[in-house]
Amino acid sequence: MRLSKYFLKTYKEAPKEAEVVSHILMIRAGMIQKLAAGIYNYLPLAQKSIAKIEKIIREELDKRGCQECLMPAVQPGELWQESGRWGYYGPELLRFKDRKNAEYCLGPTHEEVVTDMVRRNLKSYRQLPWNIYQIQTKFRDEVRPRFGLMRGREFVMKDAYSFDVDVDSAIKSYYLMYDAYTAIFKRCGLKFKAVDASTGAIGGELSHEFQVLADSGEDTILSCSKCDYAANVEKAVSDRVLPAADRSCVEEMKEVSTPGQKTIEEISAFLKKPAENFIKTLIFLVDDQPVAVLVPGEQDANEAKIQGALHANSVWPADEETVKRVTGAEVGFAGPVNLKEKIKIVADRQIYSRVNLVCGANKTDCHLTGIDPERDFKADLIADVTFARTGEKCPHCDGVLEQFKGIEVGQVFHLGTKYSTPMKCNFLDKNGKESTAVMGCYGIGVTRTLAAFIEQNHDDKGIIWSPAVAPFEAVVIPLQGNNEKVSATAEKFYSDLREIGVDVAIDDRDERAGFKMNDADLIGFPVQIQVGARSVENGQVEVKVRRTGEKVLIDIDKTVDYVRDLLKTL
RNA sequence: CGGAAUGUGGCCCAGUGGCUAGGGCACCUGCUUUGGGAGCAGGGUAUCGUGGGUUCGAGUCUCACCAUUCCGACCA
Repeated sequence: MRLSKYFLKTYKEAPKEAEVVSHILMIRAGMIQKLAAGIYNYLPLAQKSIAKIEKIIREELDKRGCQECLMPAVQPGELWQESGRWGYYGPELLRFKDRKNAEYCLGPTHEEVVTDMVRRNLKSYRQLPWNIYQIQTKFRDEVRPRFGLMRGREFVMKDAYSFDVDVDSAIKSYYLMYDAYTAIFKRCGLKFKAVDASTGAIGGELSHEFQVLADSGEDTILSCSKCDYAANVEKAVSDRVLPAADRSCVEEMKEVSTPGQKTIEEISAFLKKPAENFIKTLIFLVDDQPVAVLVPGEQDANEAKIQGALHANSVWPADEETVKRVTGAEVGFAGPVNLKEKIKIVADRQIYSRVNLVCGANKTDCHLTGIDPERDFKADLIADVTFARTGEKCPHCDGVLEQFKGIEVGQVFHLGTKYSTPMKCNFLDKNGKESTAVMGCYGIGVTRTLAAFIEQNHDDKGIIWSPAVAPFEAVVIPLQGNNEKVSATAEKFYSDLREIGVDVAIDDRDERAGFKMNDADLIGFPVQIQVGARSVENGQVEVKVRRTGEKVLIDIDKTVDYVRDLLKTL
């Protein structure tokens, strides 16, 4: 490609709204332009990179027997009603009506559509397993789009769905995809970790996230210092030693007046007891039913674990009205004893290692002291519903947990029959009996992967692409455009390199040398062939490696071979 | 959804209630230049976010709305 005719404009300054480095550099390098909040034009330079990532994805998936299709972005609401998600997916699902007043949505994901598509074609166990995928634009009306392509509302996603005859076979499909993802991100040149994850709104039982390690990441990962255990902080468990409570001096339960003391901090200061002596009682709406969750005063409730422990679809903090209704008191005085309404109580197991605790009395301005969790109330469920913390012991070995920030670029889920049961995605098994398909679903944020790559590969001059995902593998830069020998040499490289299949650009713009070199570094061409008057006189040109900044003088007649071999090593 | 800030050529920013709204970058023309974002000369480019209000007069004060961004809450 000739840069003089390319749809490209670079900038010295980025708009002030751009905060993270991938966003700033993609705008400065002329890769993206914002059209609306969280919605971007992908300019030719970005689209070239996206196409390369997609090609890697297609190769690795096709190799493993996955089949590409393309489903509509506009989906009928009735499919979502059938799966049950129309009701609780929330405002992130962009809904609208057509001219006949029928309900539709823009697909944020395609479980409903693919399950419907498969059930129309699936008859016999002999047809399975199937793995269907597509690469397509998704829309999620995010509350707060930010960071450019990292959290857009419209984005490109590869989503795949597996259908198997039973759980064993589905787990095999799951790990096949896990391997595919590992291969894909490795080929893209990313430093990443596969971590245990919770399943969230997609639902299901077994899940891993593929996290690109970067300080700007929005996710927190805990991983073992010794073994390969790694998990999203929502999911991570630690091997906590839970000693039996010291019952040598058990107090009586007593009501104390605590006017206006609502938060653990306030009451802790007021009663002069550390936060560890408190039971934090939080009211959640779990599938719209109020549930009291008890955690140690110094820790936070983990909504993902609550969702898992109760096999729930949704977990939300309860609104003030609900809290007042079920506790009979102002917010801040909830406790497990004498709840006004009989609701389910979920207790974190750590509180059973403690006695003489303090909790709300379900009476405004009153708390109870001397609480013995075994004596004074009965929990409906005892579970791990808090967060594992840095420094705690790994659940698999004697290492300790360390914390990292990550960007989630992919996730794999084992779904079971969460969608196939309500949507009746059935087939006849080998005994002629009707059986339900066991599903998995697998996503890769393609545009986010691009942003994540830049987060991980840049310096103060610009982007540092690897050839595998670079818009162009190399650029030829005639340093003096008005020098005939220089431009003739540059043009020869340009055509010779294309001849042997190198994806190369030539910067034939009427610009000064410094301008072109700065642009080359900003855009991040992995290999830059600088053709200058001085070296050409000596029968040589300079070949620069973007990542190292290293420049080597090469004889003109050896340059094409040198570049071809060099690209293989980058 | 709560808190805060910002909206002035394509981008970054000036602009005291008062004349024809400025500068830098970018863009166009010409000359000169050409090894790390050149110089000179000339030129084009703004419903000052939108709508009301105050005023003899509003980019500037005021109200509402819209948009964007940040922090929080939330979220594959």
